[in-house]
Amino acid sequence: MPELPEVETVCRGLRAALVGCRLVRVTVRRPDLRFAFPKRFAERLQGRRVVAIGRRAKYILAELDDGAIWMTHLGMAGRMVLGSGSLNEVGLHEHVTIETDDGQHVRYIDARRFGFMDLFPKAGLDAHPRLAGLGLEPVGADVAPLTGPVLAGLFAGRLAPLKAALLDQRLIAGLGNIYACEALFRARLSPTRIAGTVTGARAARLAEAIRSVLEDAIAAGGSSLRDYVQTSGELGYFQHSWAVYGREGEACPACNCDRRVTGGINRLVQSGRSTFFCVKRQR
DNA sequence: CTTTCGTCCTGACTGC
DNA sequence: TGCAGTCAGGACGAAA
Repeated sequence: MPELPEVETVCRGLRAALVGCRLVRVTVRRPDLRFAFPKRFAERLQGRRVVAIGRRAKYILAELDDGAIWMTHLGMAGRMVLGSGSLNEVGLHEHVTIETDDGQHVRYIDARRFGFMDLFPKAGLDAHPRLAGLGLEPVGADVAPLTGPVLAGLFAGRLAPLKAALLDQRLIAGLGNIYACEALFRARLSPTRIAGTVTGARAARLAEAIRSVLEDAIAAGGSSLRDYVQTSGELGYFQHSWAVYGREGEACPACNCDRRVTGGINRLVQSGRSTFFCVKRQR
C-alpha cells in the first residue's frame, strides 16, 4: 500500500486523533513483524501521552511525553485503522492494538508482516539506523524545495537507470514504484535514461513532476491499492489519476499513441520492479 | 564504491 | 470450481 502520499495521509489521520491522548493499553499479538519489537515495547508505550506526530520518508514518527519516539513503518501492506467504542473482535492480521484515554483505539493490521515498529529516545533520532542514510524529503512545508539544480546534483555521475535512482532512498526519500513511474511520465523522461544525464531543463521538469505528483496524491488521500484505507477507513482515490502505472497496453493519455504506431504504455522490469511508461513521449 | 538480485510473508488475481 | 503459478506498495543484506 504505502508510498509517501499514503503514509502522509495516515499520518494526518493519526495526528488529528491521537495528539494529546494518553495511550492507556497496548497489546502486541505477534512479536515477529519484519523486525522484532524492541524490548518491553508495550510496557514502555503504555501510559505515555502523544505530543506530536510527523513523517520522515515512509516512516511515521510519534513523539511521546517522555521524550521517546514511537516509529512505525507500514511495509507493503500495513494499515493503521482508527476507531472508538468496544474492541470485542480482533481482526485478521491485527498485530497491535492501542487504546487511548478518550476511548479511541488504533489497530495495526499487516497481512504480509513487512512493516515494523520501534521505540527509542528522541535524542537518537538523527542517528537512527533506518533514518540516518535517508536522502532529501521531496515535499513538505518545512523542507527545502526540491529544485532542478538540487536534483541534478544528486544524480551527477550516476550511471544507474533514472527509475532506479528515483527509488534509491539515499537520494530522494519516500518515492516508491508507483509515484516514480508517474513522475517520470509527467517529466517526459525515459525510465532507462542514465540518471547522470538528467540536468538543466530535464532536471527542472523532473523536480517539478516529483513534487506535483506527490502533492496531488496527498490531496486525493493517497492511492488505494487492494485493501489500502486511510485511518478513517475511507479509500484514497488517486489511483484513478494514474497515467501509466498498471496501464500496460493502453494508449498514452497525453499523446494518445498506441500499439498500432508501436507506442502506448509499455511495461518493463528494472531491478525487479515493474516500470510503466509511454515509449514515444518519454525520452 | 555501485548496482543487481534474492528474500521476508500473505493474498489476490490469471489462466488452464 | 479448483488449483498452480505469478505478482504486489518496501527495503535489507549478500554478492558481483
